[in-house]
Amino acid sequence: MTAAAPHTETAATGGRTLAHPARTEIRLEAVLHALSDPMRLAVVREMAASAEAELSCSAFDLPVSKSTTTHHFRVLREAGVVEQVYRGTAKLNGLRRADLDALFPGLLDAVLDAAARQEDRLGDSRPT
Amino acid sequence: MTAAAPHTETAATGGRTLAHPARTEIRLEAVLHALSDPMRLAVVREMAASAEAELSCSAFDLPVSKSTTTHHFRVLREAGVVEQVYRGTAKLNGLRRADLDALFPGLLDAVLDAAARQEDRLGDSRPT
DNA sequence: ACCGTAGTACGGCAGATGTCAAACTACGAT
DNA sequence: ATCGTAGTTTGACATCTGCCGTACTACGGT
Repeated sequence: MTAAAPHTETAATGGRTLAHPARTEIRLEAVLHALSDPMRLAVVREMAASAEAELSCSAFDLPVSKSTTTHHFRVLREAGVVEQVYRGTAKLNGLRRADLDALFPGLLDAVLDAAARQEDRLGDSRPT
Repeated sequence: MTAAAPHTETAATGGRTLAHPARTEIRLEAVLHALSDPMRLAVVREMAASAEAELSCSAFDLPVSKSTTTHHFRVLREAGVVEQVYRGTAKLNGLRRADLDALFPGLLDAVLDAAARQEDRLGDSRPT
């Protein structure tokens, strides 16, 4: 092959493809660790609450720089919590609910519920 | 009083007393973080599985030094996951089930169940 | 009084983590 | 072809984390 093209992907969904752990490779400790960061937990909660199946990274307005955002999304992806696909110039993020529920039934819901209760309890609700 | 005695505690249960977060001070992120370490998760699982309400630190034979063990138990205590009381020369550890269940219903059980499933799935069972 | 056992505190070390800014790549639109 | 938007990469930095060994304290038993 003469200088392989830089984007020989399926291109159906977009262009580049990201590496994700297979369902069987998802580790509980990694998931818990991924969810133990306030920023990432907030992201996951927002994804779970959203009607959309997939949200672009920029749909969340996190109080950190772009590079930090990239970093957090990678942690979530590598832990197997979210799935990411490129779609044009954006990168869409989706919760891997099916995989998580299959591996750890009730865990994600328990965490989401716990987060909601805590926010409620602490009056964490930020204005507007 | 001339030179306050070094052990003016209740002494009913033992002597010294440890600082624990009150139920309302327990933070979900801290709990998840505490549980995201394999060593600590194992400890919590063992406590949950045990018939005893409280186990001494030395009841667990962790593959790490004493200081590291102390460190892990402190993380668990400060996160509000375990309760520790001195009893003579030993320090007894108990899961704060009631507090955790009240704050985050189903969370602890979901994590314990997830851990059991993962162990099962990966054949993590160490011999003897 | 003395010793042994259980655990703590201190200091150190290597590696992970959260954060940023700046430079870069990929894609869509003009 | 050019530009802007979205996200990545790199390198840096401070902090945290897990780990250790050694020295220390607290308690119970002899």
